[in-house]
Amino acid sequence: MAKQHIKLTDLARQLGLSVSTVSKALSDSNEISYQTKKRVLELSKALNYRPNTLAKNLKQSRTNTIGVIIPDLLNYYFVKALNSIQESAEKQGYSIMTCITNESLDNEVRYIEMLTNGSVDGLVVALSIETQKKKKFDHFKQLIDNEFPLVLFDRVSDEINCSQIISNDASGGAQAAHQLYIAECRNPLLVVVNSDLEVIKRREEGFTRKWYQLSSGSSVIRLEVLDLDDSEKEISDFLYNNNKIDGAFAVDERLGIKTLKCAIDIGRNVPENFKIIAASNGELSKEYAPSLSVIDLQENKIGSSAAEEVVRLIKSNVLKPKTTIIAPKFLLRQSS
Amino acid sequence: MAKQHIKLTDLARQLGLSVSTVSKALSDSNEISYQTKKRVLELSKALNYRPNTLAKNLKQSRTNTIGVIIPDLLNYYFVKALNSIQESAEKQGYSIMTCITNESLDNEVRYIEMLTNGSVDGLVVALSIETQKKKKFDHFKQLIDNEFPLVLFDRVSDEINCSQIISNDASGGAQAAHQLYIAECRNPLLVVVNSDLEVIKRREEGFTRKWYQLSSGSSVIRLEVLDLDDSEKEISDFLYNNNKIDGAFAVDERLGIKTLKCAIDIGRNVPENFKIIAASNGELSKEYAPSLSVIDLQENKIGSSAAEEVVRLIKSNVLKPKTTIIAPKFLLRQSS
DNA sequence: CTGTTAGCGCATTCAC
DNA sequence: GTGAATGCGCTAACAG
Repeated sequence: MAKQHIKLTDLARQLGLSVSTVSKALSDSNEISYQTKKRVLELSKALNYRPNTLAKNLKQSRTNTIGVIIPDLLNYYFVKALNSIQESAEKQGYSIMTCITNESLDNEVRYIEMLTNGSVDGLVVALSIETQKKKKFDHFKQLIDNEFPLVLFDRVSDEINCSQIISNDASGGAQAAHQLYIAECRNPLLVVVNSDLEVIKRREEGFTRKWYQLSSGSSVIRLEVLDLDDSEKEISDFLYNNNKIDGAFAVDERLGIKTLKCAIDIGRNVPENFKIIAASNGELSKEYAPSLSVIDLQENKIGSSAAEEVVRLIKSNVLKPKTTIIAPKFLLRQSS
Repeated sequence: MAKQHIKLTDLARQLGLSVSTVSKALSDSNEISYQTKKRVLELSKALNYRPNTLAKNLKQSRTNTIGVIIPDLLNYYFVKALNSIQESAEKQGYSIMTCITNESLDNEVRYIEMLTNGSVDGLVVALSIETQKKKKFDHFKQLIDNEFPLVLFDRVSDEINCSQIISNDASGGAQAAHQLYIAECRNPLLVVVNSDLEVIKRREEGFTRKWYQLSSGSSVIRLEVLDLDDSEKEISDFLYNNNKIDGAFAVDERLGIKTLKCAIDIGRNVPENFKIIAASNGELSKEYAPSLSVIDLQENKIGSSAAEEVVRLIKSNVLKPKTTIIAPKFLLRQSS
């Protein structure tokens, strides 16, 4: 149990001043004489006075805190985004309060209720898988009705009318197709996981469409994996049985690593006769040998844009939603 | 700018009751008749009343929030710990507020000031590198003087008299030595980075001491790397020039991966004639080919213990510090 | 330049 | 069973 803090009353009493004078002196108001300011400041330092944030926030009805709701902390993508949200928020004078939904809709609803009861000034959210699957967005619509500053990033939905930060996943897919093509891959495999997610759909679509263009109408072989952790046998078998496949685009980094590993396992030479590219850039693809070429989704930019946008909304009177699209960048490494 | 929320006054007015009656009804006080309780509950649901957390907290002088201060979000170790802190906190009815120091003492001081001004009921902290280097702990000592609930984990210090959660790093190092030895490694290399950190020192010491025992007095070759990102050439050269080295213990996961990569690069056969083990278990070591044997530090347990301990402190009147030691576990993979 | 007063939204003690 | 009054710690409008 924490001891009592020094409060304004204490300072006031000891100085023989009123609370409001002390308050003004501490906020360097020009109503107060230099002399008393000095006295107040000295005592407050001596006693290590620190204003109670709760009371201040209640009074000013703002918290200088941004709520961040993300689906999964063990996903490097979200961690990178969270990191830059926190960095950018801090630069703008805001703290963050983080909740993890573990991909559950119920948690998402609960956290949003919790955070929007005065705890935060605005919200940055990436939807859970369950939310995207079930398309239940009432908890967000209510926020919008209340004009609560809300920014979605990455896992977004058209049905929610708010500011959104997304990466141009279709372009990412297209870049992958292009890069495989110019590396002289001719029969690529599209490896997919979590196809419920909008981002995944867009990557697939971008890849498939671009490939169709490049290869004058030939379509793409597709392999969907249900359980990423348990996918290696499936991928190996598939590659083994489809000898003409000479490359792959994986819609997710870990899936890319799995595919790379499997290709090498069954004797393909990477990158000589098998090229591979994955979406999303993390430690794994960088450190792996051979290192994995990726579509870098620029999580840093996504995170900082989200934080900037939510602050913009907080500070503006009319919520004018704005969609920001971040261009992904191809990163050539050894696997392609 | 958010619209006004419904508050107790609004309910009271619409029901023709007093604020206090409504308040009591909502908290299901037995002073209130069933009838009015029912009326109050119905209207509050209809209007979607939700109590203002700030006001509630100010009144009750507690927040049900735990502050978490960690040095680096891009470090998988801390992310895993943070994840389980959040999980365990939630189970106990607490939210978390997260700040990242980026290994800077100044940030650490600043965040601690910020969070302890009424924003959180207790604090879970892992010290920054700079703090451990400079041994500046005044900001913590002050907390302790004020009897503020404080738990340190992983990056701790004896000089701070508070509850601590640490892993038995010496034992981790010793286990690594033991495992290398029984895998018939006889001339291991100890690869080190960030030797300023207490955890690293303890791992080193445990390894060296155990090896001395096992190998009847022969000592260990040590290589310290200054910049992890730029260490591959250094490690490769060293291994190349020291042909009798037939294994390695790396005090950090990424360093372990680098060492593994380098060993393979210069033609060692892993694990046939070169065994390698690293401290700390993450995605990298699991997915790498060959996968890397590690000392799993049980970040989950560390995180949940930290959260449980801080809640214990918050709820108890006398702060009786308690040190919890988590035993690391060796995880056999392909590299040893 | 300083002090008095009111109120942020809520919980709680004490009358009635 | 219900309500009036008080205060959590702070800021700000208004007096003086």
